Amino acid sequence: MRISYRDVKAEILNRIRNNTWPLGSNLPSEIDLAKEFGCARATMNRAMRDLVDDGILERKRKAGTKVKQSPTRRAQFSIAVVRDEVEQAGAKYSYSLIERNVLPAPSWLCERIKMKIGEPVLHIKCMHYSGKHPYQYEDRWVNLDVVPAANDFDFEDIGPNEWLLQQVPFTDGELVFSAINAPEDIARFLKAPVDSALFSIERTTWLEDKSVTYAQLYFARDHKLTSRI
Amino acid sequence: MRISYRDVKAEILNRIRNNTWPLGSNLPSEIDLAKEFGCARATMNRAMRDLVDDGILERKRKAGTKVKQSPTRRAQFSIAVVRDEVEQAGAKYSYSLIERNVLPAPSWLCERIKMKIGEPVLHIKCMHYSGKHPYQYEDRWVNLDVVPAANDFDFEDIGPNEWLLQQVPFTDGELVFSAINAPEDIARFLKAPVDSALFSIERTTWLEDKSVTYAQLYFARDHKLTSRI
DNA sequence: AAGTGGTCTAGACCACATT
DNA sequence: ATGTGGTCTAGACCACTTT
Repeated sequence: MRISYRDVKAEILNRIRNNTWPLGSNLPSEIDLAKEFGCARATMNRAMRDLVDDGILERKRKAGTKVKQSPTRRAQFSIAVVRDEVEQAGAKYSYSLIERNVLPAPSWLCERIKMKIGEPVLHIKCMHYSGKHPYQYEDRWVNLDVVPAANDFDFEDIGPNEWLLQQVPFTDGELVFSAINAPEDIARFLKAPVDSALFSIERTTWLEDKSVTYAQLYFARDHKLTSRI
Repeated sequence: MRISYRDVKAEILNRIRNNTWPLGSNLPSEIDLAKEFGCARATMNRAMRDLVDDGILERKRKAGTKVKQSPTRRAQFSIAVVRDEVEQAGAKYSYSLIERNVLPAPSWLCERIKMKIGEPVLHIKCMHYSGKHPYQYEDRWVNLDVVPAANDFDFEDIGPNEWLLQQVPFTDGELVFSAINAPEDIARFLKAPVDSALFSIERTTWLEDKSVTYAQLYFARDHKLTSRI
């Protein structure tokens, strides 16, 4: 049977485990290893590239391939649309707009997303529910210069998260996870005690070089985010 | 110039953006697209596989390739060794053991990691510092059946996290992020007010089918975890 | 049965980093 | 200058799914 890149990966991992190639050590070159394994160079290449992607190996031209000193599998999880998140858990999703305003961008916002002070932004506060239970409180700012259509949308029935996805299919972004003591107003909406610990995600999104939106998401008490690694 | 898989990716993303291929729609087959783009099938294949990995496309044999309904870039970040985390931030790392005990596995632990009630486990509590400041409180359980060498190691100078990495180079695992109100003892070590919101990670690790360790990590107040997406 | 993606091969040339 | 990885090509066969 022919050698698959999966077989190659498995064998490389074995050799790291049994200390044939200790942490930090150098591996033979692609070409040599391909010969040894009896596969094409492309197959060996794919296996090794995969392992770089998995956080196990490091490669540099000329310098060669080595086992990372601290192999770290990369955590991977997708931040889905809230609706999907709730529905995948088997619950009924519902949404409710709290507040919608257009106003000039405050200066603190301009430090976070690339836009000029005073330019019009849409500010939205809303709630997401899982069945009857509060699921997430969302506080979002949308750059009207980049997404002018948001000016004409009322967000009464559809959340900004879902709506934006239609307008701007995908984007680059940054996620920041943290914990925060529930402020009074958010606590009320999430039906949580004031000052209880809430899991929070800040999400900044841009398209090319333009900032699209900045959102602070506060999850209901005891929410957990799980990730295979 | 020859067409690179990067060029192909970029063009595919463009066509999704400008609605040539709306969310949920089907793309032409690899072979047809390769012809249109003037590249080899392998190049088109790599581009499309990459986009699957990026969370933009879905592929199924015979059924073909389609744009995902909710494209989600996968968040990726590596959970590093605490020492590296601190040192990369330019601070001096230090470690301090709080408590080290060997005891029979309590039943709640056996529900989380695969081991039998009463089998010996090592329980460690320790602190990680960034300069003078508390950085992380760690509460860890190690399966002595899988890592018997832990029995003979005192963990006075080296944290279990770093030590385990040497013993068990890499592992599969699960991460759970959450927020918690600081209990009294942990608050004391982290120099945070009791009940202040702490960012917490639970980490479960296994090797093949054997559970290696379960750790609860509590970060200092206002700690943030950042991730490109 | 047929269409689509999944993968392997053998060869080639290029790009980069070190010497 | 040289060695190593990065990538493209053209062709082949396989594997899965749907018809």
